[in-house]
Amino acid sequence: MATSTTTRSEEAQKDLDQPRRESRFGSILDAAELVFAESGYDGASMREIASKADVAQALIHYHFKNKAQLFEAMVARRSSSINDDRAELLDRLFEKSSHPDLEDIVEALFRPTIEAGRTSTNNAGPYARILASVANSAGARDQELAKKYYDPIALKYIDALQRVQPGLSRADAVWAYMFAIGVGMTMMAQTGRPKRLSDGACDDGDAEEMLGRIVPFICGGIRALA
Amino acid sequence: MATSTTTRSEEAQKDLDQPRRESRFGSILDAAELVFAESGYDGASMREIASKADVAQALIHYHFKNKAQLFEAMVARRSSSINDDRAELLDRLFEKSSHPDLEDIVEALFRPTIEAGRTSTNNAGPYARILASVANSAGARDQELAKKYYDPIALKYIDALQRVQPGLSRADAVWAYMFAIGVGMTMMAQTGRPKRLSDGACDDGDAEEMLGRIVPFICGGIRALA
DNA sequence: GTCTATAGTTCGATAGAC
DNA sequence: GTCTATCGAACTATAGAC
Repeated sequence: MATSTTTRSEEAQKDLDQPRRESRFGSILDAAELVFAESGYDGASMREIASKADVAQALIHYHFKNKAQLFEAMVARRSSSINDDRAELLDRLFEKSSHPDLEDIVEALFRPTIEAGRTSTNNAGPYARILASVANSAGARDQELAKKYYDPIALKYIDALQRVQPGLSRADAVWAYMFAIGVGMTMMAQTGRPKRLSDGACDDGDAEEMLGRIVPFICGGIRALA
Repeated sequence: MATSTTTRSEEAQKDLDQPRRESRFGSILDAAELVFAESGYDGASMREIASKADVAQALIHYHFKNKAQLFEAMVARRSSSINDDRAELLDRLFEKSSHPDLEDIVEALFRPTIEAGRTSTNNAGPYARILASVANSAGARDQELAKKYYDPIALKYIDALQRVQPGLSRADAVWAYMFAIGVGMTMMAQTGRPKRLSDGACDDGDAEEMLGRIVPFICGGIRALA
């Protein structure tokens, strides 16, 4: 059987290739994520990304045109998956109760991000580092990305904060959200500083340990504003 | 008078020059601060710094050897002044009372930074932006600077937190400090995002407005940990 | 201490074959 | 879709005159 045309044989073969590689598109995004996380946007080079993805540099330009659009594509891939999860978590909390716990809302704010793109261990993945850098930058490119990919979900969370904490004015709900994100970025950045300052007792590589301390801190802070 | 030697005349002239410029050392640091704040370490170029300082590029290398040491010199200048002020504020609080208000300690944490190197208005200066970037970066250079110039004063604040909030374990005091800094970096970064998310109601360019909301938030968070 | 001029490297991006 | 080869620009840093 299957002695007909090579064309048909090639089509059948397609679906049998193990790593389902129709192109190197995804591998380039993976490599970009690693290199941008390590060196930042300006510190990263297309050469290093190409090398880590094991492709020619020209292939990156073929798929993504230039460095800026590669960076945006990498942010878009992760953020759309993460923010879908965040929105769904939020909706479920309000389906189960008309007045969910503040603690659950704050945890829903961070958990999808620390679980995105991580391999096996308990720490946040490389994308979390990129996010921390983008969030704390006033540069035009970073703030345009924040606006495009994160402002819509931010407004949903601000609404949620006001609903479970009716004493919050709109302005204070925005401040509360910004401060919560600020605390969260301390976790995403994974600088190792807590370990240094505590002689090893505090590990910001352990996302679960951090969540256990961040959530009560933020909730206490928000309740102090209301 | 003063018809003797040119040498003597030149010496007398020195002290009369209005802007007291013995060298362009300080102007280079000022320009570096502006450019690094705008573009980050890797995004900044020695050419642009030289241009903004109105000196030849080679002069920067003469005074600071290379880009990394210029960056460190800029951090060293501001941080030493800021952290002297912070330590003194902290000491005064404990001189006036054996049990100062947590609110005063948290305010002392940030006020010297937002007042450093600013020109006239109510916002934090360019150095605050650089600090936000360094604090949230896991890169080796940034963490070495954090360790060298900021870890010692951080330990003093962690001690202070434990003294005024005796329920805090050492580990939780370290977490509390890290989270407080995380919230503070939201203010230092001056991204403009609060304005975007609030239709103009929240302005992170107004440092006094932010301090008024940040201090109660952080204090509420710390009290929730103890 | 400050300059001009430039060496030497690295980078983003493109041309063109397969 | 992927490659090799390379162009042209930008960068850090240095040499050497003043």
